[in-house]
Amino acid sequence: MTSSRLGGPTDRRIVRTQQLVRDALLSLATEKPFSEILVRDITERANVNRSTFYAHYQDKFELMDKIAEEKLSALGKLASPEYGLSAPPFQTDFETPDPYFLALFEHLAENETFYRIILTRMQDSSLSDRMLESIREFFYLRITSAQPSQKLLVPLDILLDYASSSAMGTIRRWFEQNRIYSPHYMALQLTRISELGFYRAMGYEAG
Amino acid sequence: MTSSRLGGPTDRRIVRTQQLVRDALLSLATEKPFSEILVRDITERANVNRSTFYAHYQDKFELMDKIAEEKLSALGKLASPEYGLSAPPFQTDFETPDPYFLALFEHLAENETFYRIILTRMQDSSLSDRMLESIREFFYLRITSAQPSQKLLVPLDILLDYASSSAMGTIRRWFEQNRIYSPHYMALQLTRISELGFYRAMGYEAG
DNA sequence: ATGTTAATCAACGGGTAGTCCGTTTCGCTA
DNA sequence: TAGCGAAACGGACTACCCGTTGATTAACAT
Repeated sequence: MTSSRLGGPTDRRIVRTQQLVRDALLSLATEKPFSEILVRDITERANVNRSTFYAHYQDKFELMDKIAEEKLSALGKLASPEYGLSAPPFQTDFETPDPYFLALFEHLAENETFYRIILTRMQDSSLSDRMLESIREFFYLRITSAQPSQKLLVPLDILLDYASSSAMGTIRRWFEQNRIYSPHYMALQLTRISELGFYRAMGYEAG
Repeated sequence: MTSSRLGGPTDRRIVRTQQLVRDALLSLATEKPFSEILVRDITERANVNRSTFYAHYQDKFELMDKIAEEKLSALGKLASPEYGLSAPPFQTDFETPDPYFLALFEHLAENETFYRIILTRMQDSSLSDRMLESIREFFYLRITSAQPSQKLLVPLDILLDYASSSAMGTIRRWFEQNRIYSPHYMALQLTRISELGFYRAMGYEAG
């Protein structure tokens, strides 16, 4: 028996190797683009033999996938009903952020290293696509769980693409600019634009 | 003398080779991800010797860059003053698309092959980043050329990130879904969300 | 203590990227 | 149209990285 009943390996050598390799990849990915990282680099930094790496993972992509699972599943949980984030706030004081945006940015800040890597270091978009899909899924749940009387003024798919990609884009920039704004501030700004619309937010008065 | 005064090569062999190689890359890129395309593939499809390729381009990335220059420069010109696209429409009938959005989607439709490649086939994001930057630049010009009385209700950088990334995201999806909507329709929907804000567009009445 | 399994070490084949150079073909121009 | 120069060809070569294998050593679990 080399693994406990709940999935995780129990042999200390395995735990040690996987941890070393994971840390090595994250460490390297903060220094240079993911595409330039060689399996050789990973194993050298981890002080692990290259063939040992291949005994655990097919390639660096599978390794990154494994690392990502944990984080992205936590991200998906932000959309769960028990979080009570389903409805936007609509406070007229313009100082109360949408609770989902707030929870989202706080989660991102708490896992900055990981998200910075997948958003700014990986040219392969599969992981950021999963992140986008998770955010899109949240808005889908919010819309479909709203009162049926509410009528969409724009097709659902376009609305979801718009909401999820605007969030992703501002998030990516937020990391690229080294998070000069706090999670609360970012959530508030996204809330304001969502309430006002882009034109009004930029100062135009709608006719 | 191997090139005319205005940059373009004049020797028919050069013109022929570059055209063959460009066409081959675009053709291959519609069939499989850019990362899987080998220089060997390109030269074989172009019926050109591999060493000839290296006489013209450093690698497939430089070749793609050269192809992109022409298209992306046309995209950037949509933001030029002479287009008169600077102000959003604000028709209350909700049937008049923002002229920039309309010009944008029409340009994309006219160059579908190219944009489909850089948005859905290339994992390297450098070209889509340039596209994003071009759209972002337009909104920057629109905002800064507006009346100074107009006061931003959200920081400029966040506003620009929001506007440009929401446009990019919906565009990418538009291609992924094989353009089931017309350019005019897409432009109109983006205009509506920009006027109403995301919350109202999804049916909520702002408090 | 012992059997089992992981990790190590060294080496190999396969494939692609670039480069190089001698030869051939082609196009411009006089 | 003849000939010069540039471009394209063909083939080979190095370098690098990948993924795998087999024999050996070390560490773990019981």
